[in-house]
Amino acid sequence: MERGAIPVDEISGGLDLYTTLESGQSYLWRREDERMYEGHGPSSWGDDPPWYYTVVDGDLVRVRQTATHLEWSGTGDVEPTVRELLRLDDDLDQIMALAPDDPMLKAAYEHASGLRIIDDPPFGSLISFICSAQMRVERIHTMTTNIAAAYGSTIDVNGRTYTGFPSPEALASATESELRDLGLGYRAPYVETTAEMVADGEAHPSEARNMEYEEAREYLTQFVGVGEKVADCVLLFSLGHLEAVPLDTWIRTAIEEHYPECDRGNYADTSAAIRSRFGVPQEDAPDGFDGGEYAGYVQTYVFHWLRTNGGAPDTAE
DNA sequence: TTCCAGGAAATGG
DNA sequence: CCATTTCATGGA
Repeated sequence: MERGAIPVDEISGGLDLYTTLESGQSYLWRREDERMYEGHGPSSWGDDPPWYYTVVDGDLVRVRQTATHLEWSGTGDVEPTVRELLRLDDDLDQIMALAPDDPMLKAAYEHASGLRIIDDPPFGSLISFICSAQMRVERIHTMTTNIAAAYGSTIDVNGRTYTGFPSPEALASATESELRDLGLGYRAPYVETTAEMVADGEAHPSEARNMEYEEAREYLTQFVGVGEKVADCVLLFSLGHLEAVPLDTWIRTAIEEHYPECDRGNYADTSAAIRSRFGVPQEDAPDGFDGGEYAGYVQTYVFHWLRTNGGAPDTAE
């Protein structure tokens, strides 16, 4: 098993691995102490933080964050994979410095410094967010864990067994009844049909990576159980479309309270308005930045701030 | 008990 | 085209 470490101070904008992996954007990583989403964060870890792992293309990828380093280990070409999955090349400070000057956005960013958008494998991300409909993040993680346990493939490394998210073919073998038994509820037939669509080669979410944003969102909605919101989540957290701003219940509340002028009555127009509101102002964009390009990053900080601190008094307002 | 959660599909106008 | 209803499920 390869291993190594990246100094956190060499990562532009820093890293908060715990928040990045336990803020409800990825459901494909697991914590080896099995205490994910139980609220046991870095403050209780001392000098022995838990490892997180995921399986990508049959290779094991493990990471954990100490006081000074991002430690990694696994099989295959691990370090480049870690850099891609955790988007370590995103310059968080530059992205947020270019975001609109807004007290809530500033508070949201400072509340979760080092939170990075994830770059998950497309199929697992697609199924995860189909499961996410009307579910709390803790339960979405339970659902994807159940799916992996029932249909995923395992690999053994150094005497330990690791379970990966199933391939489209493996998941397509599941029946609706079996998926309901995993706690998917009415999402079971959505997952069943979408897995079959991908397994049969009818379409694949990765096709949307290199499409223009609006076309990519439309492409993803052909999958059963995927509307505009779920499509935006997959685009943002898996396909590199950092301009996507998923409109969930939390963000809709924020729009209602802070940006009522962005509520245009329907998803597409409201999404475009808040994307423009959260994005880099066109006239201020230096080379490499293009308008709303990073609006999804701003959205992710706001989502996390509202979900974890929204009820508590804060310096923003 | 009632309400709610990173909504989507089916139905009705 | 837009508005309403239905769909599971566990936790607060």
